[in-house]
Amino acid sequence: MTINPRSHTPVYVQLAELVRARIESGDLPVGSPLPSEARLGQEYGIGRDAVRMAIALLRSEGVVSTSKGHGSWVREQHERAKVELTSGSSAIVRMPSSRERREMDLDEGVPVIEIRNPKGEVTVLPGDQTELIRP
Amino acid sequence: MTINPRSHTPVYVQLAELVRARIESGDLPVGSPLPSEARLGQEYGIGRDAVRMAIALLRSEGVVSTSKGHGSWVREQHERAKVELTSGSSAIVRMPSSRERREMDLDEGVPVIEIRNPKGEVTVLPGDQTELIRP
DNA sequence: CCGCATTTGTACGTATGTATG
DNA sequence: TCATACATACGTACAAATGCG
Repeated sequence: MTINPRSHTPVYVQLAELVRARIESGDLPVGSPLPSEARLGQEYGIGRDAVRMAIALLRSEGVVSTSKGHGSWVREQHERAKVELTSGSSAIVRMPSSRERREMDLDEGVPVIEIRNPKGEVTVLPGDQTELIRP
Repeated sequence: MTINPRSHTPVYVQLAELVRARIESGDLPVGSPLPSEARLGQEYGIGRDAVRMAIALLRSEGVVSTSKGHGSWVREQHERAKVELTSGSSAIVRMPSSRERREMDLDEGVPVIEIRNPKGEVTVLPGDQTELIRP
C-alpha cells in the first residue's frame, strides 16, 4: 500500500489510515512502538508535517500515545473501574482543559466524566479508566 | 498582555491562554469570530505555526470551532438532552473515530458516550449534547 | 454568475530546544 | 557523552472553501 499525493484525500489522512490498518491487523500490537517520524517520512516519501499530522490524528482518537525523546506507541486500553451512578446524580462528558490533563495525567484524546450528586458536589473522573454502571 | 518568546511556556500555549482569557472575560462572547490567523500572528508578532497550534489547542478542548475559508469562532454549548441510564446498563466514554465524527457531525474535541443495555445492544451518543441521569 | 479577496488546509523546508536511553 | 526522537517555531507555496461586490 502506498500514498498518492494527488488524491483528494490528504496525505496525512492516508498515512493515518495505513498506520491504523497496521494496528488493526495486529502488525503493530498494543504497546509496540510506531516507526519514528523520520522513518515514516522516508518510507512513504512524504514530509515531516504530514507524518506529524497523521500521528496527531491517531493520538486525538486515543489510538496511540507519544512522548518526547521516546516515540509513539500503540496505546493500551486501561482497565475501567466500575463507578455507580447513584440515585439523583447526573453525568456529563467533555474534554479536559490543559491544566486538568496535566494534573490528572491524562493522555491526549482522553475525555473526562463530570458527575454531580444531589448535593451539587462535582467529581471529575478520567474517561478512559471509568465505566459508569447502574446495577 | 504580550507573549514572551523566551518563556519556558511555549508561544502557542501562551497565545491560547490569552485567547481563552478574552473569551472568559466576555470580550469574545459565544458565537463571535476570533481574529484571523494572520491577524493574530501580526498582533502578537508570532508565526503562523504558533497561531494555528494555539487555535488547535482550544479546538481540541471544545472551546472554539473552525471552518475552512470562514474562520474560527467561540463555540456555543449545546443544550444537553437528559438520558436516563436504565437499570442494568453501563456507559463508557471515548473519542470518536474520524468516520464517526463525520457521520455524527461532531465537532473536534467532542467525545461520545457508548451505552450498553442488558441485552448487549450498544447506543452511541454525542458527548456534548447528552447528560446522563439517574432519577 | 463571475471574479476577487479573505481565510483556513495541506505540505514542503529549515533551525533549534529538550527529553530519553 | 552521545545519538535518537519528538516539540517548538520560523519560513514558503499552493489548494480549497467562503462570502461579498
